[in-house]
Amino acid sequence: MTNDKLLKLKQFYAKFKRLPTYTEMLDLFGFASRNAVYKVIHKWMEEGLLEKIGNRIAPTASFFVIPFLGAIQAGSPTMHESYSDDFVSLDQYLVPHPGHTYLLRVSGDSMIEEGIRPGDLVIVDRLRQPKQGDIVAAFIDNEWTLKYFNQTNGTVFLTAANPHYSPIHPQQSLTIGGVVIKVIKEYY
Amino acid sequence: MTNDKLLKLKQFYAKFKRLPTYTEMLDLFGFASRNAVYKVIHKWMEEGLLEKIGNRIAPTASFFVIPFLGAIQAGSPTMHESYSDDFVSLDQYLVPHPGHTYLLRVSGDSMIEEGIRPGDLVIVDRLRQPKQGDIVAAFIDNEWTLKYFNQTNGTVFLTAANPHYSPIHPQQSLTIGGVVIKVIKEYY
DNA sequence: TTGACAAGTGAACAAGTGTTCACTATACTT
DNA sequence: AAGTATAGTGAACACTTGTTCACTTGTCAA
Repeated sequence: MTNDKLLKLKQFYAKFKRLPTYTEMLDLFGFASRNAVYKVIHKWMEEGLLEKIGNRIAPTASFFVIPFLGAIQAGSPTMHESYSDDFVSLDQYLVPHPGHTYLLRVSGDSMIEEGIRPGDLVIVDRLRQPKQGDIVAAFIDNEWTLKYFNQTNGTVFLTAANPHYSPIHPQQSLTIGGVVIKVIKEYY
Repeated sequence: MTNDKLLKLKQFYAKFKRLPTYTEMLDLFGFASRNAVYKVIHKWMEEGLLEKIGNRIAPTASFFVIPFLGAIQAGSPTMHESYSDDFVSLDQYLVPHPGHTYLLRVSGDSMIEEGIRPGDLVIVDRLRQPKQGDIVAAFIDNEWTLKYFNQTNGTVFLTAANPHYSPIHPQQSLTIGGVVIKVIKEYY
């Protein structure tokens, strides 16, 4: 099965963080001739899973795509790989503005009422203009913290979801890193 | 500066999804001799950023370490420096077992006590063996739902975080799609 | 039974691989 | 001023790389 080989290729990449050489694929796929590998690879290149950059093979975005199961209602999730639109690249999905998006590990409990706990990972978009009610990353007291963005009568102030914290009215300058667009909670 | 070269190496990896060859690093680092590259690479291997698997160089876990904005506490937050390091692949970070991982959009409110709300995105690992207390994706009543996995005296049953739902003791067969390893909450 | 076709074999090729060696230039310590 | 690390050069090495070519299977329809 070809999908069998593709799965092994992905597993190899996950383990060694690179594509295997043709010789390594001999063992991986169970071939005896490197030319058999050549043909498989070039078939995948035609399918858009791999591409040639310079004279070297590189995985494309669709190589990293993972299946999106939300739509499936019946049957068990059989993992046969068909590359349809039901596959998502997390990089592309989660980062709308590459180069203007960054990660922040939540340290305080100021947003615990929003379900954002210490240890969670936050994706912040610098390009997004903060609007009333947005969660923003602000640099306060030499630390990055998450607050609600508020704007009344042209005055900007920040509030926490946790009521134990009082609103922050910036004295002179307010450094806002960006708007929180996604929160990633890790269970492992 | 050495960090300059390391940054370029990481940028190369982010772009091409592999480490460059020594010859490519000549241009990348501005060296004239491949031996200069050899020495830099082996210095990084001693520092634990790279490692040798077989007779090939591979990035280690610390190579992929995410530059969090939270790390820069002292000094003024020069945004430029902080996010210029942001070359992390979320695909790699979030998906430990490519080909055995999938996404699921949360529809019910059975896990709202855990902070998992309808509309959230869940990353499910099929390879992970469910343990007591894990959140699993289970196929119940022709639907995928999230429940806590419980195991007492060899008997498996599922519970919801929301106390309005009663525990589910499977009559005959229990289809578990996998263990929830990450939850993505979307604010935009 | 024949012919076509996809899939794999095995040998050969030039070019590129990581590594080693001996050597040079520069900066820094004492 | 002399000595010593540190960083880079450049040529050579054995081996591996991706690719090409001609050839051999097994499968299946007509």
